[in-house]
Formats: sequence, structure tokens, C-alpha cells
Amino acid sequence: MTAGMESSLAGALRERGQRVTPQRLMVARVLSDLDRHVTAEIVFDEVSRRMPGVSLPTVYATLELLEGIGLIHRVASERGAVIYDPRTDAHHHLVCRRCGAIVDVDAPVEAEALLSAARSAGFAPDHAQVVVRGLCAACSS
Amino acid sequence: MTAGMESSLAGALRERGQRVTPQRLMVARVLSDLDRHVTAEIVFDEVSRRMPGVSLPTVYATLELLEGIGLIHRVASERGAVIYDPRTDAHHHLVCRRCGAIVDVDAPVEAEALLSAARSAGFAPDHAQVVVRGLCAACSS
DNA sequence: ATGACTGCAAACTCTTTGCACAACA
DNA sequence: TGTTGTGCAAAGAGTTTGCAGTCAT
Repeated sequence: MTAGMESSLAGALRERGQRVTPQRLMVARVLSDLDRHVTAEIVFDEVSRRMPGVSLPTVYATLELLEGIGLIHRVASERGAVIYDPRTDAHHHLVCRRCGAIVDVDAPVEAEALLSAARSAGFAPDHAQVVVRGLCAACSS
Repeated sequence: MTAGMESSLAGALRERGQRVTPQRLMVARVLSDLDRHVTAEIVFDEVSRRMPGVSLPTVYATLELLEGIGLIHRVASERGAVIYDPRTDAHHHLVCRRCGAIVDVDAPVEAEALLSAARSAGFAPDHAQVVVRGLCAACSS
């Protein structure tokens, strides 16, 4: 039983003494509804459809906020635009260096040693994510 | 005994029927001399110092070429600019989501299962790289 | 000789910033 | 009521593209 992203966000904001605004809630709702890799632009388009007038800078700011809270992850992106992923459970990504396609992979990877090493170095890790770069099926033929 | 990046590049180019140009060789030489995470801009500056007149688009094209050959790796980048890494042996990266700092980590990670899964999906992987996102020591205080 | 590569300049995309107004707490 | 957050517009950074001329093969 997972709390919706909207309520998780609301809780985190109150905890931090930040404001719960309709724009932020809408961005969270759109992310959990779309439930796939998205760019700021994609989120903006969908948010605009449901709540006209929300600005692109607000969407960017909210995505950053959600990442800081840990409700979404930022994925290494190929073609300029940053990709955000509403899936925060353990999984990894294949990234095509030619077309930029990003595909989920659910094979397990033991990265605890890496996270420990990170902490020893004074680094406060959010999460470890494997990025496999290469060519997708379409681009390698 | 590792072949210098320049000669590796020259060999790969001849094998592919592509041209061995002084600009390409210089980009390779600069990368192996700098021997650290670099942006296209950094490479361009150093190449320009040694061989004035080389253009930024040529540097971009050559970096892409070198990545395709496997002589350098592209690293997930935080702040706009793409980071290239001349180290191609197994290692991973800590990325600070606040200041964009990227630090090497040499802890081992078993990613064979992931690479197999990638191949099964028709994906032709170049390499697997773990990206640990979080806050660096300076930014978490 | 000839086709690939380079340089130049401009365009393009994505993202951030500054400032005035609005609205959550 | 006092900030924090938002919208608007513009700027900024990084990268790519088109084209004419050059050069490796």
C-alpha cells in the first residue's frame, strides 16, 4: 500500500516548512499518472492541459524538489533533455547512444559496496543506478 | 602495456575506412594527456592551445567518434555539459546533485546479469556504469 | 580524383534567472 | 502579514546543423 505521490509530497513539504501549492501537487499527480520516463516538457504539457497557466520554470523547480525528496529519480539522458523517472524501486537503464532511447531493466545489481564506499568518502547517496550505454536493437542493425 | 589513445584511434579509423586526420589525433592526445573528466569545452581549449584553428564542432564529432570506438566513456552529467572520461577500466561515479561534482569510486560491482539481460533484449551494450546520485561532502553540510 | 572531413557561423534546444505579483501558512 | 512560490520574459549554456572549401587516401 503506497501513498500517492501527491500526499507524500504534501507531507514532505509540511515537514520541511515549505508550501503545499496546487501547482506542486499537480506536477506530482501528473508524474504518478504518466508513470513513465518523462522530460520537463512532457510534464509541462500534461500539467498545462489539466491546469492552464502553470509555468515551465515552476515545473522545473518542482521536479528538482521531488528529486530532492526522493519521490522521483533523475536518469542520465542522452539528447539534451533530462529524463525523470517516477519509478523509485530498484531497477536500471539501458541507454542507446545513437537514438537516446531509455529502457528499464530489472536485473539485480549488488551495489552496497559502492554505497558504503560513497559514504566513507563523505558522500550522502540518494541511490545507485546502473546505466548501460550501447546501441538499442533498432540502432545496432 | 597499453597502446596510446592516438595509435588506437589511428588503427580503429583505418579499420573502418575512415580518415586519420591531425585534428582527430590531437583530440585523442589531449584526452590521454589530461587524463581526467573533461567537457568538450575543456578539450577544445587544450586542443586550441596546441593546434590553433581546430573548431568546436570537430571536437564534438571526435568525442562522439572516440566514444563509439570505446576509447572514452560518456559520463552522466549534471550541469548541462556532457562529461567524458578517458578512463575505460571498470570504475563508477558519485554525482552530486547540487554542485555537479563527479568523483570516481573503485568499489566493485557485479553487473554481468544486467549486461546479459541487455543482450537478451537485443541491446548491444558498450559498458555498464554505476551512477550514485546524492550530495557530496561539501554540499551536504 | 573524390568523397570524407573541417571550419565558420548561425540556429536550436533545454534550462535558469530576475523581478513583480500572488497566495500559502 | 510575511515570506515563499509563481508567472513572465529574457538570457544563457551547450550542442548541432548547413554549407563551402580542404585534404587524406
